Amino acid sequence: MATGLLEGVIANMPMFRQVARPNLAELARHARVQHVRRGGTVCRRGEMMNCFFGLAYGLVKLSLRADGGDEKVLRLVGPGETFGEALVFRERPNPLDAVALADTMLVVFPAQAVNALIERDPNFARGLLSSLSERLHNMVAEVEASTLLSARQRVVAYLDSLAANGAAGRVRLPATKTVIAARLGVTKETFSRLLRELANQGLIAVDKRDIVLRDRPRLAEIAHPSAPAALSERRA
Amino acid sequence: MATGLLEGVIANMPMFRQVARPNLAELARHARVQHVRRGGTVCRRGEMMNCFFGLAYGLVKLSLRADGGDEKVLRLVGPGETFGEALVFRERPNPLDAVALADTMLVVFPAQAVNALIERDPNFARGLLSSLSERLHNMVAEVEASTLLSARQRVVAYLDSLAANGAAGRVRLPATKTVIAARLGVTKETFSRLLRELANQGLIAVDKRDIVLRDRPRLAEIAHPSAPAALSERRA
DNA sequence: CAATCCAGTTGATCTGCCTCAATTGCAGCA
DNA sequence: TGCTGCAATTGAGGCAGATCAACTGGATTG
Repeated sequence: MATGLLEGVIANMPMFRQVARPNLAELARHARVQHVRRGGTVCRRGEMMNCFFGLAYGLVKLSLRADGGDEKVLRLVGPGETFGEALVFRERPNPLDAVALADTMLVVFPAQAVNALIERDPNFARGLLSSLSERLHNMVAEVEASTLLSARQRVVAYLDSLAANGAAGRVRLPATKTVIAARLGVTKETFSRLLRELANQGLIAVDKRDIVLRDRPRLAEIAHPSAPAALSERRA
Repeated sequence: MATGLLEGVIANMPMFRQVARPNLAELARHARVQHVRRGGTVCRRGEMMNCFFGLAYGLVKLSLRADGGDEKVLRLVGPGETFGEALVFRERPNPLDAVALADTMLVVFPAQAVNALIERDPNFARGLLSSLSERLHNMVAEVEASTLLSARQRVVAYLDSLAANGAAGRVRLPATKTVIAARLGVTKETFSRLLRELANQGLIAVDKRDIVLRDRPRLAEIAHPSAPAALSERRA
């Protein structure tokens, strides 16, 4: 029952939550599995794609590269997440590079099967719409961060967002500091200096990829300087 | 036949191209018209929305604002375009401000009607998916511009993109230079200086909001420095 | 037709972050 | 166990673009 296994993997991806089981089985029949080793390329900028991907396990880096060698990481895709949906609905070349940062198992959904399922199950269409909408929100947040926030604010906001997902104030960077720096739109040197500075101020403690957030309130104040803190002088 | 008029307006919006006429009529029955004067607010960041918008005529600025007063314009929405789709499919507060830069007529599509139509017409769902996908591509391009390109490259690429839409090398800025500067993620001072510099080099000619692109090839070379030009020295 | 306001320009200065360069530490491997 | 290579750190210096400030010109208004 190999098909049943694939169906289970697909059923666990949040974007397919609302899809009726028989339809999932049908989708699974048309889906392919693809394994990519650490360091391997999933797809390259400029290629025409007619499929999108779901991630069973592993880690994939989606990034843009400048000719100068500079790299901007847009997203790190983890298990259960999908990417490349937008390529199915626009006849445009893929705008980003996708590279596996760990041994990875992908599920490949061909455009044809996707379109057929849209025809049959409005909940699948809604799942896609929801997925794309979330992606769009994230990109808006990304633009906001990279144009309106300082490097320090981006670093702190990122650490905070990692903690929100996990337990209390203990986070682990999902990739090397060099990759995270590219994710945050700073050089690795600047990233290193900022982490050190935050550590010196007692706000965080860094041990390789593990970081303890020692003072969430003050960190939040750095990331979102909405109110000028509580205790600064108020008189003229 | 007021309903018929609204239906016609809707039918002219590209995202509804593939929708069957009876379904459009049904959608029109549930849509509202909203007029906003120049300077008026369509919606504010933080509000919960349960609708999206189409633009019959006018101009709407979608922007982010930093507490420091800084503003980043994400998009200028023109006639026939839609915005806010993503808010219908995610229960999240609206991330941006929308302000009319000219007297504007909007068509408001309530979430309920949208969801009903998705149920009935897969082509409508595809129209939405296509629209969101394009938006996502544009945002990727936006991130690329703001993180990987210099201010000069962004300005030139923007002018070039305006020309692509219109005729030859004659473009008109769709808003004040201050707004365009915020669109490009630079201060108005820097924008002014860059335009002057390009003009001094004979690459463009500026007359208020009208700009003539005098040397498209060299401008393209500035925007996309893929090859280091043709004539630079090649010997060591 | 002054008064006001806002868009735009221009100059002088400042600075956050990048660039370049050198060094350390650790992991994989012969 | 030493070699090789990549991740990370740290220092010194430079620059693109922001900031601050002053001024111009056109449009609106009482």
